[in-house]
Amino acid sequence: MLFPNYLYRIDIMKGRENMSKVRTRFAPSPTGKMHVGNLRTALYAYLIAKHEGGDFVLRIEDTDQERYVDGALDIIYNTMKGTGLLHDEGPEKDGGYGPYVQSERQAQGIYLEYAKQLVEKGEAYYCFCSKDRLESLRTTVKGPEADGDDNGKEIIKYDKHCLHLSKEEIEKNLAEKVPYVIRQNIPLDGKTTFDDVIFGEISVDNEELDDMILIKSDGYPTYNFANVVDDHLMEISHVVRGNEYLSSTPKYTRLYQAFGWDEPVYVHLPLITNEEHKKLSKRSGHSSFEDLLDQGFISEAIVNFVALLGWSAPNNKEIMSLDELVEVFDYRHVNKSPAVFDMVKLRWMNGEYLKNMEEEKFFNLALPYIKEVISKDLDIKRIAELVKTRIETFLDIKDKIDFFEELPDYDIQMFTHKKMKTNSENSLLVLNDLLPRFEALDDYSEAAIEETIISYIKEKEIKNGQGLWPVRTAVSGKQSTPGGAYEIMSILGKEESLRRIRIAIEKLSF
RNA sequence: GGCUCGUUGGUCAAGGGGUCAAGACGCCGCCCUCUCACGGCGGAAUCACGGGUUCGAUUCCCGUACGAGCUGCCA
Repeated sequence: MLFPNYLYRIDIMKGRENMSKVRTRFAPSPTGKMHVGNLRTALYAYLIAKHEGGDFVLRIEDTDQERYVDGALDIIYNTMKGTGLLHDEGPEKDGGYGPYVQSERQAQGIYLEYAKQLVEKGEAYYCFCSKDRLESLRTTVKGPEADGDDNGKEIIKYDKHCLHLSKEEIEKNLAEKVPYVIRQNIPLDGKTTFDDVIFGEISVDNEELDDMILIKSDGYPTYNFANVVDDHLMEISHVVRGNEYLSSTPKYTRLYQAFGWDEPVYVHLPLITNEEHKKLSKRSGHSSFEDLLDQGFISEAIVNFVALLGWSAPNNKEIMSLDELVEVFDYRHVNKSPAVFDMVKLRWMNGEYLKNMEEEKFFNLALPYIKEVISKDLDIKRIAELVKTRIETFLDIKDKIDFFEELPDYDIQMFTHKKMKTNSENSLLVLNDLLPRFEALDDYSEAAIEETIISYIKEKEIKNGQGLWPVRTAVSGKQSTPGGAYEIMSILGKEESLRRIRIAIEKLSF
């Protein structure tokens, strides 16, 4: 060999990158919710394509009939739409590379045809081994003495038994319709090497590689095989996927070599973990895009946050729209190490989005959450304004505004505040003084209420806090509130404000 | 067990032989202020460990530890 294999391949890839259009794909399985790891994969695939003016393809990998979940397709489409990751080609958007659903491709016999090609080349073979025989191959590997998940792990290493079947035996079995699979034939010696943009060159002894199944006994291809065939047929230039595929990539490489096809550029993304540095699970509560929406996050913030898991912008900017991301994203600077999904920072980021959101939009989004708490006829718009800079997710709204609906049962200790230099006795005086003025007041606008209280404060020569703290506490029954005394009273209106102040006076007078 | 990958503050991260080792979240303090927020200012906190290579390693190499992924007729 004149050149090391990998040098030759890099050459080919460079040529590809320059000469043909960048095409990436997102290839989810319709098995349920949109995991945030998958979302990031989709995002990065989208960004890579769009940054280069290329195409982003959606392909549905439904080759596992048992795991298919009804409605999962809708989740995929809705997520793509909701996040703005719009595909150029997909099941409902033919770009000349269809069909884009693997079960439909399977029905056309595409995978079997290519598998048979490999069989003819001796790169794959029919396997008629029964489940029982496979079971007999199962061995238990010993873990360390200390307890670990590894302890007593069972693995099956296929022994290439069917590779040695004679032509007659194979014909006979096929004729008798003995169930079969088609396996990849991987040599027992040598090494397989591939390049990953992020992880660099990775090399594995062929002996470590299993003769993986290409076509299952139900006639469907396995993910691995369908993936390679489709990526090639759809002219995908950059394969973007999670780190968990890194160790099976050598098998893909062998497949490409067996076919004599050029390999795509591999971009393996680092894992996203939970706070315990473990793979995100359904129990983490933030494992899927849908869960996050349910938790009051908005999709722009989720997308923005997820983009920053494993990558950061050269100018250090953090809050970025999808368009800005497209502009500056560079997959060559993606991190190798796994990233913890930090809910706290997501909350912050979501809060930033809410604070900077246009009033009208915020109002519309917040409305259902406000209505959930407020049934009275209050100025909802004003409440929304007050709450806007004080929440991180929509779910925070409830606790902030529930006092508008109903005065909580509070302790008179609340009237004591040393920084405000006030206590229950002072408060009682203030409220007693102010009550008749509020009773006389008919205009409950914020300005009028302010005028009433401030003129009283000036008159008595007390500090602002000494006059305002008792009022705010009386009308809210809370330590902290969105907005101050004026805003709250104005929203509550005359009748309810007076009622609450009288209750406070009563409490304070025993 | 084997193979592969990873390791910069609590978290996300920049940097990549000579830096006071950016920035952000969170935390703490101060300012603003009728509360809480918002906003402004400041602070504490990091190169996993051990060996090399080098005049000099956070940066390069090798080990160790720890973590993760794979080891399915799942993807």
